[in-house]
Amino acid sequence: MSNLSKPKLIKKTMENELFTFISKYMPLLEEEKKAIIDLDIFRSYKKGTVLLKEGEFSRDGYFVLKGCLRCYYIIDGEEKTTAFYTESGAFAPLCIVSNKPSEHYVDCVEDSLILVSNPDMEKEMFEKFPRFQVLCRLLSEELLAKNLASYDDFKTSSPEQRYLNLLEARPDLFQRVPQHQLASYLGITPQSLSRIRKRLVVKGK
Amino acid sequence: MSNLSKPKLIKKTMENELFTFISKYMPLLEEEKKAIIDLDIFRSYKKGTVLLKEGEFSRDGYFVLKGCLRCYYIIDGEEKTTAFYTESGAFAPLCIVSNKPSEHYVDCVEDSLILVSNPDMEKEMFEKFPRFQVLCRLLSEELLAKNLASYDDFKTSSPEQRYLNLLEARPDLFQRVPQHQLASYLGITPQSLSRIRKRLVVKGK
DNA sequence: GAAATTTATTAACTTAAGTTAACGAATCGA
DNA sequence: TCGATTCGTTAACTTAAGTTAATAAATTTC
Repeated sequence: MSNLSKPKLIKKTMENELFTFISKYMPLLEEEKKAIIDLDIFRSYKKGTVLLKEGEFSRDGYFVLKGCLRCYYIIDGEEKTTAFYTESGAFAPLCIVSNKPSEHYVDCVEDSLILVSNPDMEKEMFEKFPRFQVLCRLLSEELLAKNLASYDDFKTSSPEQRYLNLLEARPDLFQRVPQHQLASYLGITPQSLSRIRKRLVVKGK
Repeated sequence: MSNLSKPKLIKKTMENELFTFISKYMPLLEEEKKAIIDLDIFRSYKKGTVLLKEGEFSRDGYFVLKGCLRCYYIIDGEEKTTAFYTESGAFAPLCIVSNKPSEHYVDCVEDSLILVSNPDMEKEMFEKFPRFQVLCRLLSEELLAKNLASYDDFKTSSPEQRYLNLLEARPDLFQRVPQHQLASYLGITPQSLSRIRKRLVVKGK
């Protein structure tokens, strides 16, 4: 019997995972933990589920507890993957801030357990526990800094270097994600990724 | 007599520019404006001034009131430009969050007027005016969303498309920044940028 | 204001990614 | 389980970016 089919046990495990993550930023009071649990924000999705489509308005923010989410665009009929979010990965689609319909899709690469938040419940939590504002600011600043660094890496690297960087930084993705999605994520075609791998084998890497 | 040499007048103008920017997020009380002014955070730098070097620790955050800042790396002796910040552009180097020495440089592309903040004065402001926490969270969330979108654009575009995108999104940069820095920013060599421009003229664009 | 340096362009050549197509393997769906 | 689709790789060819080098123009420096 898979873990995903034991709802109560899973829920406890996921809650603990979330609290462990948050505790890196600030220790939580029992009262605060309870308030989080009461929000009932854990969602379970099957592999392939599309959480957000181009043209839709969404106010949902995502925090991945287990599994893998993917962001992608469809440009000239082609999927262009721009991000993978795995355990402890957090993100909010641009449309929340811009208040425009989404330009990208979000789907599940694997069966996933996701914390889904929205501005209303954030507001509620900020009012009840002002410390949450601090948590969200720190988290958002950290995500921004990391994203800037990752963008810089991408800009200053060749496709081959980007492949090696990714292998180093997120080796798990190569076990979890189809090659053609990884190729797209690296900004190249699947054929190019095949060639790069071959080239590196010849070079003995 | 240039504006930069009339300190008092400039200071007033810059303060107003800052307050206009902030008012898009929340109206400020006079008391709050005064507290900001009292922090004495406006700095003026000459073109070419290097604000941050590789290997240095910095706790400074920047908000550009006038002028242009550039972030760049030196990789194998080559400058790789990854960002330009112009009027109302804000950023904090990764080293604040990571607590590691900076991997990049920051310099002034033009004579610039910059608001320079640091975590200590932020903390002071957060304590005096808790609303500042909200402002910083909103700002940081917006910057994150914009940066994600910009990263997505870069990943899903060819060098030629990126050039056209930049021409559309930030035409002023082409008047303010040397071509070879723009080329680097676009992830290509100056020679390639020259070729792209030529190609587009032939195509009649 | 002359010399030195930096910048932008062009050209010839090299390298690597994109494109199109083919094919076997793996996966999916009924 | 079988047929259809998707996936990953390879190959041949095209396209465009990188590299090296030369040169003229612009800018900086003294």
